[in-house]
Amino acid sequence: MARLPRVSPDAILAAAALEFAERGFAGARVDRIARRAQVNKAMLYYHFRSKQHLYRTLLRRMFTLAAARLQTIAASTASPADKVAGALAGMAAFIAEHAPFPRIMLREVAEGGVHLDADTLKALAAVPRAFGAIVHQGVESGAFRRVDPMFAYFSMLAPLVFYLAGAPIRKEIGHLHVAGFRSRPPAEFVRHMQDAVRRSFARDPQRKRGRSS
Amino acid sequence: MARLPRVSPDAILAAAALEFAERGFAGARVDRIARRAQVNKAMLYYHFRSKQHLYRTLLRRMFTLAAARLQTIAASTASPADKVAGALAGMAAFIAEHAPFPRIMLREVAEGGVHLDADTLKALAAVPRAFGAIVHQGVESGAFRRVDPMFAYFSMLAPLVFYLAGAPIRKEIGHLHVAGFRSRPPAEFVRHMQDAVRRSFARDPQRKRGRSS
DNA sequence: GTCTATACTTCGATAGAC
DNA sequence: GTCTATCGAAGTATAGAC
Repeated sequence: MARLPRVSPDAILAAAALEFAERGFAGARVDRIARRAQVNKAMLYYHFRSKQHLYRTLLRRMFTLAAARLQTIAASTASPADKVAGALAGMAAFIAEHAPFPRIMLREVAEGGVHLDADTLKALAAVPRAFGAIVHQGVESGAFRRVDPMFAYFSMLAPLVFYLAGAPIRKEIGHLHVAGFRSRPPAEFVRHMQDAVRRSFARDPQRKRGRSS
Repeated sequence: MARLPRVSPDAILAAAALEFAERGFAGARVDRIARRAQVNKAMLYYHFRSKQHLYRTLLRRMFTLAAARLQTIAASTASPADKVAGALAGMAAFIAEHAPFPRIMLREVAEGGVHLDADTLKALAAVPRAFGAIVHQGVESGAFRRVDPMFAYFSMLAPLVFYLAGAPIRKEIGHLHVAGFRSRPPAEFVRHMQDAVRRSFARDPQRKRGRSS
């Protein structure tokens, strides 16, 4: 919409997302990002101060977009159960639009956030927070049994991120003819998770004293 | 048990595990591994041919040990439900003994296995396979509803690995005073997962036609 | 804003003495 | 088997012309 569509910065961020997802911060090569974005390397350093600054900018943006998606769902008028199912579908859709996201997320958890500044860490923290809010609503309203929202976050999002980030290595392993490694499509895994979570969050059937074995 | 307890190779592997977990393959420094293991760098290259060879040796060993733990549980005479709970506890115990494991696992999934050879990939594949076998037994025996064993693997192990690997970054975020980021101890999360999985694998209560809404 | 050429640094790996 | 010293390849970043 701007006067001249200065494609450079966005093209650089898109190329950086691919490179950082595939190789990680240390393994990523600035030359390769520049080549992928079809810009000169000096141009990259002109727009972003350093490799680290580029990385932080990219991650802040990604985490903010992902959290926004979840916040929209949290603020909707749907039932808690539908919000939880919607959160899983929403994150799967977000990843379909931003393919490098899950691998970057996995890497950053493993890194322990060492390359991130406070702002970027806060942007990252907004993702589990938005998710936890949805679960918290469901527990407070009595729709779910008492589950810890942060625990629920890990038990729902981790499988999704893991499964979608794991497509390349499953493909590698598949080449070795290892039994049971046909990779089923993401949509089927999302349905599995929706089903699993619905069952796992459901309140216990009411007994006389509400106490099970 | 050997004549002279040549500590070098094992010390190098232990130091490498820490370094690769913290920094990844590309970020790891051979000098740092040697210093951590208190051996000369040339000695490291004498025992292991290269950084890549050291990495593959380490991962092959780790994956093989983890898979063996699961295979033992799979071969036991416990009920499927107990095996599943035991697999979660067993993996948590394995990670307690091998702290670098979850971060390395996360990184390798994100890497897509690019640094691994066929043997190491097969060792990695043995982990989900052993896990899938346990779930498969439960489904076949009628103890569980029909769940895809590989899907079940991702929905159970990913949260555990993610949660345990995520301790450092949660600590970082906690320093920023972000709400809801007190990190609860691993044992509590294991219980949460055991509970969640038990509910999620349970067969539907028998209705007249076995068909729900 | 854009490019070329290059300075400076780090790192994996080895040669060669003991 | 063990160590010191160092080579050569990459890799981040910038200077300076246009």
